[in-house]
Amino acid sequence: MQERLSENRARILAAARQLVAEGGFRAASITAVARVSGLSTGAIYRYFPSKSVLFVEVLTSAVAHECEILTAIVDGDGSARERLRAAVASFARRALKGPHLAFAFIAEPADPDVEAARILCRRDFGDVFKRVLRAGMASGEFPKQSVDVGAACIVGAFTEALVRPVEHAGGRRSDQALVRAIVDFCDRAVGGTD
Amino acid sequence: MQERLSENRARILAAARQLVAEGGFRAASITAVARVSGLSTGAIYRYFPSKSVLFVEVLTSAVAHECEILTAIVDGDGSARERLRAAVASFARRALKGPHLAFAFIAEPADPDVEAARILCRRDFGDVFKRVLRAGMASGEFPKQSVDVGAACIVGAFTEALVRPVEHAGGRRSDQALVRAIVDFCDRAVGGTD
DNA sequence: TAGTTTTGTGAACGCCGATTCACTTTTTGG
DNA sequence: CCAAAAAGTGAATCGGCGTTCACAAAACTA
Repeated sequence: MQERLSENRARILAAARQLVAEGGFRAASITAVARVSGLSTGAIYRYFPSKSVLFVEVLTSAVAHECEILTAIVDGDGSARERLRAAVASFARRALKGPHLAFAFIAEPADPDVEAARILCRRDFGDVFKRVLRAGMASGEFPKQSVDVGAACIVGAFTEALVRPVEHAGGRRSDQALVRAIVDFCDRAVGGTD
Repeated sequence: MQERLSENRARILAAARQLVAEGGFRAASITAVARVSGLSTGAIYRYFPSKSVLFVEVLTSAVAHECEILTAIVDGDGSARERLRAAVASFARRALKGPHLAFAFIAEPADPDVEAARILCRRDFGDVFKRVLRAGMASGEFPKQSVDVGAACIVGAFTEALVRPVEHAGGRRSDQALVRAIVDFCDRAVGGTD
């Protein structure tokens, strides 16, 4: 059945995503993917020619999904400042649900093929934020600034701020307060005024 | 000769640091360290009981050095805002000289022992920035804000902004302009006023 | 239903890198 | 100058992991 095949393919991708989310790329061996997906190692290779290809797809599909969400916010209504705040808040909230995943996708080094794919993904993330920055500068809401550096700094700022709490699992402040603080930081950083 | 021994030990540490700086932890195998340091693999184990221990020392000593430099700036003279700008600029300039090193030390995942050491190192970095933030808030230069999140965001912002240019080696803007843009971003982010 | 093709299995293979160890070279102490 | 100890060597070992393959089960086709 065709249905069974595409279901298996999806199951493999889901297993790989889950493993990355739980323990980063290091924890995502083919053996582990096989175990979690309920297939044998050999079967994985019926669906993906190599580990690299599998994880490039895991990465790009997840990032594409996030980018769609961000794009909808950034291209929506409201002032540039409001849209930026909403985009950062949305990303941060989603990242908090799967922190390792977000980190792995944004920063964790992997084999060169995955690395190459991530460069493209990062650029995509950056482009979304660059768009709001340009809009805000055009409308006079934001002062003149480097959009390249600004976008990179925004991504870096909330990545780091989100990763930190993961590492010392104890003493977690409320997620809501954390998101709020990050949004405020980014908001001030771009120099927004009403 | 005692001198020879400590010289060898230093040579091993230097070789390991150099390899991480050039290609991240992935490129720093014991074999490579042996080759660069001019010793045999076996000799490495006369000085360090395991690879983990070696790289924990590489990490902590380098970070301690950076922290000393930052601390000197942060505890120096001038307004909180000036000190923050100087600290960020100094860190960014130094990181640009060995971008892989900075990235590896701040973000690159490694084995659990190194990972544990890095958590401590990050906290040290954060503490330095927290100190300026508190000073600025106390003097009224900075508005009320979360120092934990602020410090993390600052570290994250310039890390990401510095890492990005490494990845697409072509089209590098001038380092000076990059440092300037990052400093301005962080400056606005903490809401500094004269 | 018999034959063929597709899908699934998991043990085996090959590679790579950390660690060890039998051995050689150098240093130390008398 | 000569044991004994320390330092250094690098090939062999060992474990883990990606990948392959000979074979089994299942699904189509006529």
